Amino acid sequence: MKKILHIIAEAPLFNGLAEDQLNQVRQIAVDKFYDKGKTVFLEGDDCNGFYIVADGKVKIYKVSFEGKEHILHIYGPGHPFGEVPVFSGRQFPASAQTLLKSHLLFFPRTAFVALISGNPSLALNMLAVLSMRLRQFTVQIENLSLKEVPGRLASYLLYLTEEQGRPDSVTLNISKGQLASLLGTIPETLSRILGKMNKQHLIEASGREIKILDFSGMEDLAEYGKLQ
Amino acid sequence: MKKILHIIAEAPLFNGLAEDQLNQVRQIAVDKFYDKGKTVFLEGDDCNGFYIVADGKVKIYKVSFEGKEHILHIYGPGHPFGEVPVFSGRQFPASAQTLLKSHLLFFPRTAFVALISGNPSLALNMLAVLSMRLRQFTVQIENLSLKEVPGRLASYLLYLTEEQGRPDSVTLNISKGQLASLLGTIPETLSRILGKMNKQHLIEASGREIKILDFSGMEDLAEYGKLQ
DNA sequence: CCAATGCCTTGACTTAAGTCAAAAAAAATG
DNA sequence: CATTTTTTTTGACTTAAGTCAAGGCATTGG
Repeated sequence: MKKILHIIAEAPLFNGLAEDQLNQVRQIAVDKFYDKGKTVFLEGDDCNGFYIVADGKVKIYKVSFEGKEHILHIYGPGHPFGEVPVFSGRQFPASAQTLLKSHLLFFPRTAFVALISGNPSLALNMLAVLSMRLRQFTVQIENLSLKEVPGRLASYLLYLTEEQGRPDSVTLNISKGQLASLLGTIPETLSRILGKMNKQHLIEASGREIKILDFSGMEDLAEYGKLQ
Repeated sequence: MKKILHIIAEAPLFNGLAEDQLNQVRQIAVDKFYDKGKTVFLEGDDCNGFYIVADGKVKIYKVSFEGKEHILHIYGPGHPFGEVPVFSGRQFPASAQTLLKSHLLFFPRTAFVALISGNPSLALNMLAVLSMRLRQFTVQIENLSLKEVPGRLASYLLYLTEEQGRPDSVTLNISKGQLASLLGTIPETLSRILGKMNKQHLIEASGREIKILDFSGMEDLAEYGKLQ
C-alpha cells in the first residue's frame, strides 16, 4: 500500500501543486478500503465528498428500471470520481462499485471546497478534470447515437491500442460482459461481432488478448461505423 | 438589445459576484452577432474562448461521417457554451450553429483564466456549471442506452412540463426534426411515436402544442421505456 | 392566388440488435 | 483434480427503429 501523500502527488488532479498545498490536501483525505464488488455509493445518495482511486478498480454505472446496467466509466489508480455533486450540490447522478479489492481516498466536500477557494491552481486543475470528462461524454454520446455496435467496438479497441502503446495488439482489462455494458450493448451481441471481425481478418481474438490484423480497416469501421 | 452588463449580471455563471467583479468580467466580454443558421465554431476548431448566449438560440451538435447529425444541446439566453477546451486545452469537441439571429458574448480564454485565478467564487460557479452539464450528459447517456425512443420522448415532454410550469400541456420550442435529432432518432420515427401516443390517449398533439392527457402514464413510460 | 419550398406524415420494406434458451469454455473453489 | 460457478458463445426468433419513396400540409413570396 502506497503512502497517501505519494498517491496524492501522482494524481493529475493535484498536478503542479506546491508541497505545502499537497500537505493541505493530504490533511483532509480519508482512507477507505473496500472488498471486490462492494458498493461505494448509489445513484441518488446524498453526497458529502468525492473519491480518488488509490488502488484497485471502480465502475461508475446506471441501472434501468428493469435492472439493465450501463457502465459509464471504469476507473483505476489516480482517477477521481463522484465530484459532480460536490459542485452542483445534490445527489450522485450514477452509482459506483468496486470491481477489485480497492483502496480509495475520500475528500469531504466542505473541506475540499474551502481548499479550492484558497487555491486557484487547484481550482483550475479541477476545471480541467471536469472538462476532460465532458469531452469523453461527448464522444460516448456520439458513439451511442451515431454509430452501430461494430463501430463502437472498433473505436474502443483503437483507444486501447493508444493507451497500451502498441498498435498491433491489446489486452482487455475488463470482462467481455463489462465491455458490452460499456459499449451500450449485451454480451451476446459483442460476442457475435468479435466473431465477425475475426472472420473478416480485422482482428484475431483469443480470450482477452486481441491482435489487430488490419489497423486501417478498423479505423474505417470506427469512423463509418458499418461492418461489411 | 440588452446591455452587456445586464446580461452578465443575469447569467447563472456570474451569479453572486460583486459589482466590482462583474465589471471585470464585462471588460473582457466581446459582442458578437450572427444571423440565423450561421456556424459559430466547428468540431475540431482551435479554441480561444467560450461564449454566452445573450439573445437568440444556438444548437451544439455532432455530425457522423455520413452526415447524420445528433444535437447535444440547444441553448437560449444566459447559457454558456464552448467552455470545455478553455480548461482542457484543445479543440472544440462538438460544433455550434445559431438557430435564430443571435447575439453572443465571447470571453477570450487567457483573460478569463486570469480572472478565474484571482476569483474563487467565479471558479466555483464555473465548476458548478460544468458539473450540471456532466449531470445532464449522464441522463442523456442513460436515455440513449437504456431507454427506447418512446421513453426518451416521454422524458423530454415531462421535462418540458417542468420547465414551462404547466403539468398538462407543453409547447415545443424547436422543430420536430430538431427534436428527433435531440432524442437520437429520425423524424419519421418521432412522428410515428407521437401518433401512437395520440392513439393511446397519452397526449393530444397538434403542431407544436402538446396536451398531456395521462401524466402518470407518461411517467411510467419515461421510467419503463416501453410503449404499449 | 398559385407556385414553390420546407416540414411533417404515412406506407412498405430492411436490418441491427435484442430476447430466450442452451451448450461450451474458462475460472474459481474446496 | 474434480466440481461448482461464472463467463462466453451459438442458435432460433422477435422487434424496434432505420431506409427509401411518396404524398400531404402549411407557410412564404412572386
